[in-house]
Amino acid sequence: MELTVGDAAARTGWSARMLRYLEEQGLVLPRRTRAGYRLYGLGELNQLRALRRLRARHGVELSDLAFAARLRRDADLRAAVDAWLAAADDHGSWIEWEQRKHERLLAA
Amino acid sequence: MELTVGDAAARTGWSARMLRYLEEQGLVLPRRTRAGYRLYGLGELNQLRALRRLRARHGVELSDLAFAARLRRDADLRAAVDAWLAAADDHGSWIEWEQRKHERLLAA
DNA sequence: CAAACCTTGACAAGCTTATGGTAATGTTTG
DNA sequence: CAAACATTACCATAAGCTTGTCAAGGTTTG
Repeated sequence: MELTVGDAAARTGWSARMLRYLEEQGLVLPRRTRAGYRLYGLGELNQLRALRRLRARHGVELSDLAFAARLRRDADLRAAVDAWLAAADDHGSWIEWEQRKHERLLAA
Repeated sequence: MELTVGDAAARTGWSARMLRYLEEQGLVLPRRTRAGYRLYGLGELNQLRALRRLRARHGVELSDLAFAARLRRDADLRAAVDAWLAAADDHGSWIEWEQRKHERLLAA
């Protein structure tokens, strides 16, 4: 039950082109047959469907997810980012800023 | 010891334009004088300098940081992203993929 | 009051992301 | 073997991000 790129595309709502792109971005990595054909198993199919939901429901961009992945592997980076955010939290009250952002959106 | 936007820019290596942009993105939020002038204190100045280091040393984009901030506040989103990444980790061996990416870069 | 700041809002250039297409070529299968 | 797939490598485009600049107007201060 391993699908080739076209079939995997058909069953997940992505295009074959995008499946190749997602691999290039390191987000969904199918194994390959000896001849080089991509093979998508159950795990990958679920990843692909979940990815669409993430985008649709939470407005997460592919680059965002790629960055989150990077954060998870690179402890050094994670520490730096966390430190920055902690300092920012400490400081600015983005709560009211968020309020204003909301108002800006309503005005549009 | 609170600086107006031009001075803060001069001392942090950003342009005044970018300081306004960073505020718009919710990354560095100065307080305001009654007349609406931005005021940057020590905390903000440090944030600004740290932000430049993050970009220079780790190649972090502003949008990446904005997303990380979003992750930190929105527990729902964080759970969704974490779940996705965990499944992905479980699965694909991005280690060798990372290897290939590296090779691609060397070839350029 | 005039110079030198600041404000917001808009337009624009250059770069990146996300996506589609095409071409040349290799693989699988009826 | 021929049809229907797949591969990589490009080129193209639309949308978004980053940054600069300009205009019309408000504020501060010598």
